[in-house]
Amino acid sequence: MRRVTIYDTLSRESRLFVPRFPPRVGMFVCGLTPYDEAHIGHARVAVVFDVVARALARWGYRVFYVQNVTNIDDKILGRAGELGLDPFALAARHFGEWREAMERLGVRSVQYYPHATDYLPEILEQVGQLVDRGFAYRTDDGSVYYEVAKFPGYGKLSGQKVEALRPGARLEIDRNKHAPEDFVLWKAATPGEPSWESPWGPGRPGWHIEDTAITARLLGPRYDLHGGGLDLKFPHHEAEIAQAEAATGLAPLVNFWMHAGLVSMGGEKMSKSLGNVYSLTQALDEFGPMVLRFYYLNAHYRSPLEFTRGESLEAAREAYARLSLPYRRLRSQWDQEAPERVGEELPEELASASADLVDRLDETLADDFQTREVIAQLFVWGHRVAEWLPKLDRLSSGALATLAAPYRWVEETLGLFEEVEASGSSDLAAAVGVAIEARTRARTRGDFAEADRIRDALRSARIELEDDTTGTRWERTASK
RNA sequence: GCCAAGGUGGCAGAAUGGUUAAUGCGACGGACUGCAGAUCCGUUUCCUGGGGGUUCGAUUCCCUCCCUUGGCUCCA
Repeated sequence: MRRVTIYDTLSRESRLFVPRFPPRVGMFVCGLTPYDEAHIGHARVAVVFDVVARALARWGYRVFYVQNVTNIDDKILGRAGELGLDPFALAARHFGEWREAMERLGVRSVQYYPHATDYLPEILEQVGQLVDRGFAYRTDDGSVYYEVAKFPGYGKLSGQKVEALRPGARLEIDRNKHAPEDFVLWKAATPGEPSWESPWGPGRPGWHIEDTAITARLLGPRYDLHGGGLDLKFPHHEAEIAQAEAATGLAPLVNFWMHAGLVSMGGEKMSKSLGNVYSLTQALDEFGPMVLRFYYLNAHYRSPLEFTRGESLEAAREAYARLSLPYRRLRSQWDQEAPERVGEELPEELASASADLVDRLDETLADDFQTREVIAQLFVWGHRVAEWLPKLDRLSSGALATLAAPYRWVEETLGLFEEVEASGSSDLAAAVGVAIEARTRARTRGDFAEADRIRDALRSARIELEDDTTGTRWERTASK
């Protein structure tokens, strides 16, 4: 297992990552509340932690990665009410869209998506523990609140002091609560809304409780890694610590807290309530999943990312196209050929440079997941590969593998290049080959009108031609 | 007001107590081309918010101020 350092938001320092029970790693990331379409801010978190999980797995850790789905809460109920839909059907629909988007983006490291409503027994058990241990109280209306004053560590994650919260603008005024900062664990049922039976009366879970009930069940009372968007740090993650540590008496709940930077648009956080959103589906349709993935990983995960319509993803598309080009060429070579191929070998120096680079990529990523730096190093490698591109067809399969090694590393670990497919020897390749020959003959006899007609026809079939000194190549245009 | 994260070239965005402060986008020039595009090569030596301090040396460490963003019980 590789030595990995991770910046922990609780201690505010980078620390050596040591799981409680190596090589196993328990990892939890706050998922979404599927009441509406996801936007590109949500997907950033998903991609970032997908890379974390992929990398840890690559380095020999056995990661159990869980991401919850809040399928019951105020927003879902509110939206379902507006639309006249069943709240669970609404949640299921948007979660289905999310899974589809994740599949397109190559986010496949999440092993389990627990739904809040499947964990009612665990939720009730934890609320009960908190009541029994004196950290929570029932109010007359049948709700149960967490009494923040009873938990001295409250505020340690976000640096907030409880007294400082009191003048806060949005503390809800509720006579039932002992103190304004107390938060709801179990919310008494409202007529006409879904509810579950409990020792305190019918109701539904509060916002924070599902996460700790789920992790207590799946990952144990203490676990290794908890991630989420920066906007969840307070109050949500603070509440998770208070709930779990008070319920079990064991601390710390989590060894490493990771928070991903937010995506902003027009200088403000992208958020549905502000209306400055760019939908995930739209981004995927317009630019393709790999461009979006590249866009996210081209920044450090903790940095804020300012999204500019008409610029950000266009720039990412250009950069990604250039980054992936040498790999596309390499792939087109070895898939057309038999597994082993005799040919020219690379200079010793280049072969060892390839191996060194792969080592360096691991090292770079293991230092708090510096994906941007990994990409920068791959761009530099691309310049070295470039001089070999015109003579790829003369290289041995071993030489090709050497040139491709850093790309394969990035493909496996960052999940880029997934759309890169070999041209292959399919019927399509044969048909395109015939067309290219016809065009070449037309060009040779100076019939450029005919040559351009063929090029345009192929283009409309999403086949792009490129002429260079060695002849004409073709590629399928990225599917949308 | 309190808490947190930031401020680096035209833009995006890294890194580091020490030779020319990555990389990419864009721009410009060149090669290649029937043309276009793509690609390749080169240039874009005058970019680290202001002011103090520590140091032989600060963009990096410390103090302070300014500004931006996020949070202050809906949020990824």
